[in-house]
Amino acid sequence: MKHITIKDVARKLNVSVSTVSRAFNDKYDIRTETKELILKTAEEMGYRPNPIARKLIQQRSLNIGIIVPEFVNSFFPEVIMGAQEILLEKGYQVLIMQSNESWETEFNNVKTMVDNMVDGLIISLSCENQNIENYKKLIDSDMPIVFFNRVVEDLPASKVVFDDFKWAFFATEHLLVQGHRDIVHLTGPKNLTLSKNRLKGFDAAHRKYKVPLGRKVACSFSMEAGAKVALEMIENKEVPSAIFAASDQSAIGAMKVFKEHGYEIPKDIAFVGFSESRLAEHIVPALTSVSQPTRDIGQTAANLLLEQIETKGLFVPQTIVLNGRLNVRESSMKI
Amino acid sequence: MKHITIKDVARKLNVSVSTVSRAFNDKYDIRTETKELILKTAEEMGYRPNPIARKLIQQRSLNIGIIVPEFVNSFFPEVIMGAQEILLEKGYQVLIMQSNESWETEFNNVKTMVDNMVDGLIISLSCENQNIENYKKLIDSDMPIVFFNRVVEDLPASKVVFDDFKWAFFATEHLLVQGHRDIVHLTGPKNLTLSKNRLKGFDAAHRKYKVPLGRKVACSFSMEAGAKVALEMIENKEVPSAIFAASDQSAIGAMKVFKEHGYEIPKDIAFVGFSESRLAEHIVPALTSVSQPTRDIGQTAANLLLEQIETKGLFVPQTIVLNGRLNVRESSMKI
DNA sequence: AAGGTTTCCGAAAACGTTTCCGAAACAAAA
DNA sequence: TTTTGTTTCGGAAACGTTTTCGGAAACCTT
Repeated sequence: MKHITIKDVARKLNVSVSTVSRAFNDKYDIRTETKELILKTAEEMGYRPNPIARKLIQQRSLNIGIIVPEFVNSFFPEVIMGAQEILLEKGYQVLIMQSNESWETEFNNVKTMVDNMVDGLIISLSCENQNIENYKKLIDSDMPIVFFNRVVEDLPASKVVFDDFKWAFFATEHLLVQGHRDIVHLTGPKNLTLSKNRLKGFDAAHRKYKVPLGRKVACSFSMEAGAKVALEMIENKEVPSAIFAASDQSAIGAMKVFKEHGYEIPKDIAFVGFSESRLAEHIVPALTSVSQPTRDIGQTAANLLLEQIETKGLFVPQTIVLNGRLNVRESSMKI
Repeated sequence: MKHITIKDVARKLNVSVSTVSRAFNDKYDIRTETKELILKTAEEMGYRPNPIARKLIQQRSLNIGIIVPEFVNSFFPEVIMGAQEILLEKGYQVLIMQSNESWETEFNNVKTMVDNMVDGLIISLSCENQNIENYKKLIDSDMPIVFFNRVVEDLPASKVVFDDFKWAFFATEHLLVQGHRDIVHLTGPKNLTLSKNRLKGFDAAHRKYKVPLGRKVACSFSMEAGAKVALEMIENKEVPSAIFAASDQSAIGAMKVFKEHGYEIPKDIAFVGFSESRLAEHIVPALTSVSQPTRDIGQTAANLLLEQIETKGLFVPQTIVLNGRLNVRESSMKI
């Protein structure tokens, strides 16, 4: 079965190709009757303009690409949905790719997107410091990009981020106020800015309350990592009075191990997570966590991108910092 | 900044456009030295073939589209990752879209994908009976498609599904064996085949054990729906001895309400869910659930699709049924 | 009736490739 | 030497659009 092209329509109606094109593009220089006639018979024939050809000549696609490092956790999907909401509204289609936390596939993803001539990109980096040269080139070549969540400072692009410092501060403060003086921080991947900021917030809270800085333990964003760290603590008999984890996943993994070893939460050890996962309010005890405005992140990223696309060129990158909330639950409540 | 085209490369080397093209396409009729020379200087100039133009002429893209109804739950993301694994391997890029459970956006997604000339589609339907005419047309026009998870019978395409009947049967049987005689089934959306099959399995187990068929309550795949149903049961004083839910979400939502009303699980009421969510093993009590081989689903779907693409035309649609597992946990344990 | 505008449309170039066809150039065979 | 074959390459058409340019017709204006 062959595709029906603009030529078929033109031939059928004995008009020129350009006239048909005009009908489909709302050009001013066409009589309304002929336009309607063309539209009608085109519809009947089942003709739809081929966007590939259109892209080739127009150099735009009405497609937006979103690249995320993973999406088995609900965080990124929720962000994507937020972005999609407003992009669909504006007539854009949203293409999603996931990099599996590998900067190499991330790079390939970007290539595919660019090759497909997306009009803009929304990206959350998988790792830092790997692709930034490529991104710099891309930005130089005027590709509209906005980064979110996982960003790197020295990239001249719009960013929408979360105030990790502030909320890590609040989360730690919450534990300090409850009387905890021996808090361990499970950090995130070292190379992520967001990890650094959460760590800084953790320290800052200690300083404010004139408490000696708490210990930090390296730990990635997974339950397994949290569990492993917890086990080590128990074996080394270095169990703190509270744990502030840089992610809900690691917090939950650790909680599980402590529970299995007979520790009572929050009596024996208190927990605070970060970046509210779906699990947080359903596990027992419910996990105190900092929740990020996922949907909002997606929406502002999308709006920023659209703005940039429309003003093309004369656009100065903005960084938008969004606010969160500390959901206090049982896992950190004083008894 | 303008794109570097094949012409630029050709001009620079004083060769023709076709020669450059040949160099990039491993054609036989080109001398190896010139080929290497071209490849080298093209690399230096930063030239990469424009896939849009290539698609236009070749009518293929090396892109595969995957469309899912949602991805805030881990199920679909995991399937996608399975598919992506094997597709990337074969040199395909994977474009993902999500329909938000709306058949209309699903339809638009399909259009976008087709317009972008994907070489094949992997789809999980959002609702049945809405788009099937469109899909029939698409299949007629030789677009390779494989459906998974949410499928509709009378579509002549490959499918990879889960044996919902069998595992609903086992899940119910598990409850019956534990002595429960008053089991309520929270069904999924009525129009989905998988809901129907799970319901049939539920009934079949009853019949095998010569127990009067249990009650069914309509309930969609969300925690809220489960909670609402649970509340009604409590208010109407129609609390059964066990609940078999068609999804973990509804099970968990219901569990929460029952716990809040002082019911002890599994003593007062037992629970079994379906389609193992990440929550299942982390809530308290841990939820017994049927787990699906998500990664495997994605992989077989991808393989089926590739096979279909390669054998083009002379391909007979297959339906592959995958196996699962019943993870028995506290929520359904006899005391 | 002449001139000037406006409205509508067709021809053709362009976007960046691939591919078909044929032509050099050269070697091998007669 | 001529013929045949092989290798390597260039020219040009094609993919399906959009867009520029120009021209014909129709409509006004004096």
